[in-house]
Amino acid sequence: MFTLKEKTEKARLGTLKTQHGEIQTPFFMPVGTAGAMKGLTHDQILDLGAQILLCNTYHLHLQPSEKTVKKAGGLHEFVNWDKPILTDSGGYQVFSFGQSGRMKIKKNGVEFQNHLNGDKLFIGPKESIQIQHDLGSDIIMVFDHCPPSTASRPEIEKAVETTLRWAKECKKVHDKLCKKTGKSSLLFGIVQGGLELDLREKCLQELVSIGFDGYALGGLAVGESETELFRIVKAIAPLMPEDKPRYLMGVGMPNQLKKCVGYGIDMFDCVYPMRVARHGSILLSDGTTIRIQNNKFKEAHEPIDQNSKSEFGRNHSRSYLHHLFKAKERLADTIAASQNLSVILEVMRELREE
RNA sequence: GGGUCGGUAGCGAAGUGGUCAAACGCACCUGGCUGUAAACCAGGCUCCUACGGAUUCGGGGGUUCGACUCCCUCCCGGCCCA
Repeated sequence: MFTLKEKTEKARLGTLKTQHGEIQTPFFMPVGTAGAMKGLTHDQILDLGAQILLCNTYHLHLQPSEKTVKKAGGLHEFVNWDKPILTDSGGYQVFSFGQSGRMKIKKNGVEFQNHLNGDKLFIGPKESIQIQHDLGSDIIMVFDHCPPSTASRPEIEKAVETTLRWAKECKKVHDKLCKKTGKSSLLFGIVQGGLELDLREKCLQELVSIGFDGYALGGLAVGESETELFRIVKAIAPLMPEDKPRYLMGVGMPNQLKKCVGYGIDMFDCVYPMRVARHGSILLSDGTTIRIQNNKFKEAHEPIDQNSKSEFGRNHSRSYLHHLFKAKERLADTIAASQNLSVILEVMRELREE
């Protein structure tokens, strides 16, 4: 359940109630695809101010499988995280696997060639929702068709059509499972429509008529320019139901978070800060980014980020982190991840305060 | 002293008459990553007046239209025999 506490012209402040507690909005979800944040412990994530973890249906289904997770007592129990968990449906994999032809879209779902051993794997709305229920997710995402930014209008029209058909199926299966288990996990619909505003609007309207606990903007940050991304969010976010959380999927970078909160978005997730951390790009609290492996940091003995909310960022020098990356020491990942996540979460905290 | 194998770009290591400025790996430099097939990927890495040119494969000489590749010689290293 979503409660709106305050809103300015566009930005909103609120709380989102889940089975595992409340979340202050707007917020950012660290991505722990397979049930773990790469390089950070749960405690470290919490210390930095994370309120919820995002996990992935496709990945957990493959490994270790929802069956195992269920036996463990559910995902929260399995990974030992008692805060809320949002599970992505596997719809994004339709996009990422589509880039290399490792998936085929069928009427009732998608046939993937899984990335672990190449076996065929079928996931559709029914399967995805079932898996997410088995995992015990607090916020369940519908299984959508996420096309690339390069898709033509007809392709996007088709993706919207598929997304809507599957959304209905997801809702049906979800309601049935909720009734059966007595659980009250939330189900979010996902708006597709590429860069076509009319398709976006239409998709949103249809989703609203089906009725979801929250609405997400999907199919963005998939290769289009930032200008286009902002254009869509700015136009569509205000049309999304005011009494339901609005989730911009896959975004983003500090400036994007700020801008999109201003457009009325409440929730975000993004692998970018964590991935680039592992690759040596360090986000700083002043909004800039440095490539710590660059030669110029070899003798940079000042702190990584003096104003960091991350202890690692404040207490370790750039030179040391440079060295850890060069020496391929795993501590490098932890320090970098902590620093980058702290920057993102601090941006969100400041936005809530404002 | 005799024999033998070898000396290739920062290092390791291919190439053994032309398609070689020279494979590949490492190191090094730079860039990219946005609901994670990503602790990954891409480009660069002799010099220059740079979509072209110059000089390279231990040194020198030779054979050849043409050599990193064949011959001679010198230098250096490994191993073996005295």
